[in-house]
Amino acid sequence: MAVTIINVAEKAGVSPSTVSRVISNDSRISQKTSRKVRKVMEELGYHPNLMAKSLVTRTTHNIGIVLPRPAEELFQNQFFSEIIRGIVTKAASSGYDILMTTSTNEIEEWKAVERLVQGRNVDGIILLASQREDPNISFLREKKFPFVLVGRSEDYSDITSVDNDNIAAAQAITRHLIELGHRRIGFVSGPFELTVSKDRLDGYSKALLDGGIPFRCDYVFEGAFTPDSAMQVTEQILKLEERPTAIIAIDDVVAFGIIRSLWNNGLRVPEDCSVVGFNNTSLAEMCLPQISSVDIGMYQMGQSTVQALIQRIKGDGFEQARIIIPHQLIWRRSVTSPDSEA
Amino acid sequence: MAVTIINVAEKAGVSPSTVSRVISNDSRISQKTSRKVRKVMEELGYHPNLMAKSLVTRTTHNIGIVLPRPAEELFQNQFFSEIIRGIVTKAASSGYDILMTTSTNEIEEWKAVERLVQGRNVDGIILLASQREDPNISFLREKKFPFVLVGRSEDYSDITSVDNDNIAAAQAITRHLIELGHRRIGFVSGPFELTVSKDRLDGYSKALLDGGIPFRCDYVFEGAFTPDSAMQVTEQILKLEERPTAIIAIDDVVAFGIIRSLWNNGLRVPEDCSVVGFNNTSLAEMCLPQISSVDIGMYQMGQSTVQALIQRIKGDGFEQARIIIPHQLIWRRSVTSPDSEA
DNA sequence: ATTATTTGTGCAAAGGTTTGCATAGATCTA
DNA sequence: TAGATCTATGCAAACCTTTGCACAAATAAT
Repeated sequence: MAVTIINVAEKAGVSPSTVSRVISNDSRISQKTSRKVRKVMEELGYHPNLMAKSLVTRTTHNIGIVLPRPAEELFQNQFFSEIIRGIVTKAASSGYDILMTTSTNEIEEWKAVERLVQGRNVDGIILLASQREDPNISFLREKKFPFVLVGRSEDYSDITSVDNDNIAAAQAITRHLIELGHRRIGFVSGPFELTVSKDRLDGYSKALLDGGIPFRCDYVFEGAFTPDSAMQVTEQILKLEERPTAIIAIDDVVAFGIIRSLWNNGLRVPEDCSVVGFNNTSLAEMCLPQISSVDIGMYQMGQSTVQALIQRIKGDGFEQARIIIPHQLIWRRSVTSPDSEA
Repeated sequence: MAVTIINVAEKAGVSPSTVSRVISNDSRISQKTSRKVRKVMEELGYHPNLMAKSLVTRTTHNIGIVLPRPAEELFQNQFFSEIIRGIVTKAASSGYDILMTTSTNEIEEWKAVERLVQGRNVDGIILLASQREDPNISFLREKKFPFVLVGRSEDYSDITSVDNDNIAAAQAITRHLIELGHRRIGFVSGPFELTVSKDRLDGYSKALLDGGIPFRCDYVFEGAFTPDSAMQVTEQILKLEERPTAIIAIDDVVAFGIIRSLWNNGLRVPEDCSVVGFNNTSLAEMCLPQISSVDIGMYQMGQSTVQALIQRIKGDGFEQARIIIPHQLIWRRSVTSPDSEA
């Protein structure tokens, strides 16, 4: 059988409560007793039973995270890897573990969260981006259970969410292109219903406005997050009477598809058309030409998410509603000033 | 306060044990009682406290997984995403959650495992690939604690490990190239000390042997898993008097770097040199030309790992020592028969 | 020397389940 | 009809900690 706090107590000639207090560094325990108990703990190879501890303290030091079911876009682009890495690392250094689950059956998707919460298996929950209305949000909210949204922002001031500022990033990119002299700037979006599409499109049009450039509907395209889709869209772009001199893509993968298609049609990048991506994945660095992109700090998003969640859990009143991870523009070969205007 | 089994028992007019038995579908409970209790559970919104349950059953339905610290190669190539996706999905459908942690401080790397195990926080452990001698292995072994190795095979028959058959895959690739008519086949490896390098190199040389082609040391190169490294290596290859007509890369990323460098030097792929990668990442599909590669079934590796671990946990005696996930060769544009020989 | 304060420990309850054993009532056997 | 067998349920111990409260001993204050 496993060695318990009682075994330690007996061997050390003290009561279990004393041992418990030694473990938690209770200031009331004398140096002498503490040393004695610690020695016995060492000898016996004692390790506290976390379940028993959790049961009485009503605290698990676990953070729950439920993977959305299809989660296709989530898992590509290193998005997931990086964010999880940030989450796990920060959690570990803060004394928390990550409890990851997913739902087996579509209908009961939100049951997973309920089980974790009601089963008292986690102290808080991280909800990864999901496009649909998420029943988990209202559930957690009503339960007043600590949780943080990541990669998606909600407008409720009582909910903490962590996100990068897609609007500002797109705006900065567009502004820079304008400064380079571009006047005809295209935008290849992902599905319009996604917040990420909306926001980046938003920043794009804001920058146009600031730069005194009229927004042209025929310069905005909807596509999927695949090279194929991007190539199809590019074919459409090439049919335009006035071709853009620069294209902003929702994504590095899309940027990649655009570049490929431009090449296929005999256009050089960036000489004939500049292209910018998003997310700064390894693809952006490996592509030829290397793609200018935006590093949205995914690792840091993970870290900040955990930090914010722990604050919620501890309830020290410092809860921010909306945490924005700063982005960083990475300019590479795929962008230059427009030839035609030069 | 949360509603407990006792509240349910009282309201239903039965004892807590009966409620417990209803929950676990004990056959001895009568239909009538069962229905009555379930109704009350519903009304009260009862959810079992998993901690209390774990405490008494000594079982958590959690599977632990410790992320290696630096884990650079692990996190790229979608390797991690895919394998985790497989793990979490399979675990969830088998009634397990994944408890993920990492060590904060290098020295205490293995303490993380010890904590999970000794703290009775998990029923089993998955150890992800790590190159060094892992103290966790001997610890878990000695403790007779259920665990499974993934992405790395050990030669102990009492340890279950899940891996793809790198030897067979490399062998199959090489054989195919030989069948296409290639006689001068290069191999760009990762660091030689990694098992994955050794195994793939092994398969390569076996196939050469089978094909009656002498193994040439000057056709084997050591590099890192980056495009830059691959490009440097390629420069060396191009200095060879007799250039290979085909090159096998340890990795899609490396294959990508090789292709890039060949292009820079005015060589066409595959006409002047065929190139094959490994892992079948999205890069292989997106690269120009698309890279032939090996799908090593990472998602399935995750699934099989969990399955094997659960068998170990349940101890139903079906433990296999070594589980091999079948690979699949994906032939794409980057390979053709050698021009020079044709 | 007596009382008040501080310091260090122990007692026992609580946290929510599961489960071996006992038992009451129902059904069957002869 | 008495005993045997079965069925459905309850009792109480066990799982391992934490923690409020009480208390004894040591120290300080008067």
